[in-house]
Amino acid sequence: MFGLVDCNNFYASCERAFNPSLNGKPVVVLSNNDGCVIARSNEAKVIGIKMGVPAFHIKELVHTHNVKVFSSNYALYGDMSVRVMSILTEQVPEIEIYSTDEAFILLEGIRNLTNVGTNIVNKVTQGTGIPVSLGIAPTKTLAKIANKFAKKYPAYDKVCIIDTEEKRIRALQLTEITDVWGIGKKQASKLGQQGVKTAYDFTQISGTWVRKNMTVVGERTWKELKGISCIDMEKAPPPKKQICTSRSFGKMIEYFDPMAEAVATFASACARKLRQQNAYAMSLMIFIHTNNFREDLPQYWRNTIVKLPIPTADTLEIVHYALEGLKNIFISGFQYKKAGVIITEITEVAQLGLFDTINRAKRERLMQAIDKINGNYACHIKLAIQGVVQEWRLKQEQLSHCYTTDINEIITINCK
DNA sequence: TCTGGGGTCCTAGGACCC
DNA sequence: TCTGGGGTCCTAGGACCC
Repeated sequence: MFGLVDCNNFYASCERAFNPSLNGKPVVVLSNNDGCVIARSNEAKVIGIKMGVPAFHIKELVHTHNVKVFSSNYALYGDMSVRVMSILTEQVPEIEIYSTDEAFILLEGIRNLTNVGTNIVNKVTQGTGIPVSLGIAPTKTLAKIANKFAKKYPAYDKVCIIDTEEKRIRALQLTEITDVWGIGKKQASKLGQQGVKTAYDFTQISGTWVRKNMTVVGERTWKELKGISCIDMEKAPPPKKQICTSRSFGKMIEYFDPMAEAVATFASACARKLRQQNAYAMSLMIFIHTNNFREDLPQYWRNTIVKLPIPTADTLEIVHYALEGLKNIFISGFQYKKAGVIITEITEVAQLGLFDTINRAKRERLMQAIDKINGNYACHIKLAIQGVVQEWRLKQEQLSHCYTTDINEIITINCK
């Protein structure tokens, strides 16, 4: 059996874990640049704040209901995620970390699934302060559905198990097709034309139709819903095939210098991510564009690919080539809103060059030292070109403390 | 005034090869 | 009048996920 552990309202719960005065109050977390809503506590859902709405649309709701609003604090959420996952790892023989706030677990040969499941859920909440729900079923797709039931209905007490045909069919009948893992907007509307409204309806249409109209991907979902497991556990996360760092700016950029700061910063972040998976970049893509929401302003979209002579994970080199690329596409006279760097070709082996002039052993030691000082999130050490003021930086007006990753921001307790 | 970011997988179609 | 067939590789774009 597969289990799916999902943290409830993860980002909002992280904010609460270190700030209990938020309990019982509506809490929302905003995307980068305080743009739109990406997490909501149950109280915030009840008063009608929808996922993904721009922050400025909910101003009134925030005011009338005294909603607590936070900028996203990825250092905090990332670290809390590590804590949740490490507790899970201790509990089960096999775990697949599916996203920051979700993990599949393997539950084989267990007699009392309810007890074991409840125990897992309680351990995580006790150890981290994050409430979680667990869905258990014979396939991953069904486990996802079971998890939704565990969340939605308090009677399940955080653990829902689909272990009989009756329960499977009942669950599918109560699940709208749009709520099925793997069925997005497009497929849902295609299925709607076939009269499919629920997950159960979907399992009743012919396999050949599904294969023909929804490719192997749709067919896999169709089988999984029927109880035939097609998606296995992935023990180790496969190495990334692409690494990307991009941001919208807090303030539009007009000139080359601040754009160079931003691109250097993104390239440097990519290099750090590369080294974390012991890989090397073979080529980079650099892109810049204006704000496409501003129809009143002239628009410009451009990207360029730079091939690297020798595969590298060296920040200095990657930044150098990223800036070369930027020079090729940057034109003044536009208000730029966003830029990014994508490592498009990644290799695990560094093929050295015959005419290489860089002392790579030395540079590797330098990178190791920088990574050690900076850790996973901080930027204590950076290149001068990344800038000091960084006026293009994210807007983060409601940022909470990095309670778990910054010694200056740990929680303090007054004992009077 | 203000609309996120980082990924994966699959398919179709073109280029190219013998 | 007559104009092959089979294969691989790459890329762009679509769809999906959290």
